[in-house]
Amino acid sequence: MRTNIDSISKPALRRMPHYLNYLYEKKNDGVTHISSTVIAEELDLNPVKVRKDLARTGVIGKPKTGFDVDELILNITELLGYNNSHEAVLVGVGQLGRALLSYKGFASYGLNIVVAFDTDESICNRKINGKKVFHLSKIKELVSRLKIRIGVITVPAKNAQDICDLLIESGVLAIWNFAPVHLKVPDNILVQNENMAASLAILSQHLKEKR
Amino acid sequence: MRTNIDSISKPALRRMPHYLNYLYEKKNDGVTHISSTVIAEELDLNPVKVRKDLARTGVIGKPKTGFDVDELILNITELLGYNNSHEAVLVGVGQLGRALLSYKGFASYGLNIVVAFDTDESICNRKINGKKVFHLSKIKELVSRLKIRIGVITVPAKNAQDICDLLIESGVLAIWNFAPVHLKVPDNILVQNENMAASLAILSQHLKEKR
DNA sequence: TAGATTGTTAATCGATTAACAATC
DNA sequence: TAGATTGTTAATCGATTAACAATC
Repeated sequence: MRTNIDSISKPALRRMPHYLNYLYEKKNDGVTHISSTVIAEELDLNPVKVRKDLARTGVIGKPKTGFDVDELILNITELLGYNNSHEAVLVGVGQLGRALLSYKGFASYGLNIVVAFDTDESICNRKINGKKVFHLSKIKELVSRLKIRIGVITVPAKNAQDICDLLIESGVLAIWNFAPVHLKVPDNILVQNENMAASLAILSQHLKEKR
Repeated sequence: MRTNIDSISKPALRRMPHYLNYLYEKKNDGVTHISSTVIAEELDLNPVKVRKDLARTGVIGKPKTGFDVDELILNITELLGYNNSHEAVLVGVGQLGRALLSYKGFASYGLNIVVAFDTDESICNRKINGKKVFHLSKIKELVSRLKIRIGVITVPAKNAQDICDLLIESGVLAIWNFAPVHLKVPDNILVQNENMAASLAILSQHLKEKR
């Protein structure tokens, strides 16, 4: 693997979508230029942090003027890969799986779930939000033929590792995992855990500190 | 507010649910004692980190033996507040809102969404997973009467700040925000953002580094 | 010009990891 | 006992923030 010397830090990367949302809002209001100071204030961030993040997008700010909004939008969109859409498959068409399949918003994040899989025959061969649900037995064939690189796991915890293995075997390189289990994967595969329990832990802790 | 000198760190707190899942698995396999070394290995963590985290639960390990599984489960459950369930309201009964309302798993995380709100009359006064949907105009009355402290926001981005203000006005102390906007709140209110776009950014970056 | 704002270097902070003595 | 494992202190690391010169 390439060492990627100036790879962007994970926290910085996670902030990028926030900047993008904010910049779209501003653009909508007719704003053409904006300073890191203002962005920092409105998003509750440190201004130096914002400047360093924006530097990572390649946009150069002008003293007194700030940054060109359109340029920032363009470069962050590029940085986040929202242009070249990624196709993905989803496994596990339960409540959550259905919700994700139906969600229209992913398109603007460069994610396109093209097909889904489940073992429940009664769901198979139906369409949800225009996306066909196949029987799990078809997964290897379809994923490799369509050259899919992202797998979304929305199966129960106990099945998640098996599905994960299956996805990797089929050629998937990145996994978005909604099951509350730690998945074992080879070094070159990325697992991004969507961690509702962790979020709730923080909420709960906050309330505990209240009284 | 109390200064809370030995408040647990956020990263450590986020790891707790992972330990808990893992420990339940082990308990299920009949394991009664487990070492930090083994946990670390299986969850891809540093063993010292695990020991420090476990120390925070108050459980004392025994050299050569490790930690008592049941004791850990008990203390982490307590630490995460999974016992004393928190009641919550949800605002915005769209696809995502419905999925969250229908999800049975939150109960075991100590979260109990008791009612939902929407402005769409055609959804109001119906029930989803046994939870009644009320018109938004009822929110203040209900939240304060039921003494709800958590609000879940699943409305479109453009309405999120208004809903947030409304929730806080009604007495909510913590907000779980699924809308892709930065919410402005007073210091004493916690916002926990559930940040799908950020997760996707990391996935996308990984794939970009691939080729 | 004066002053706001940028971009960069240095200091700080918090979390992780390494080293190691204590203990069962 | 010997050796695995704990718990703690010290070193490292990465990210954030402070300080400040450069610039429009």
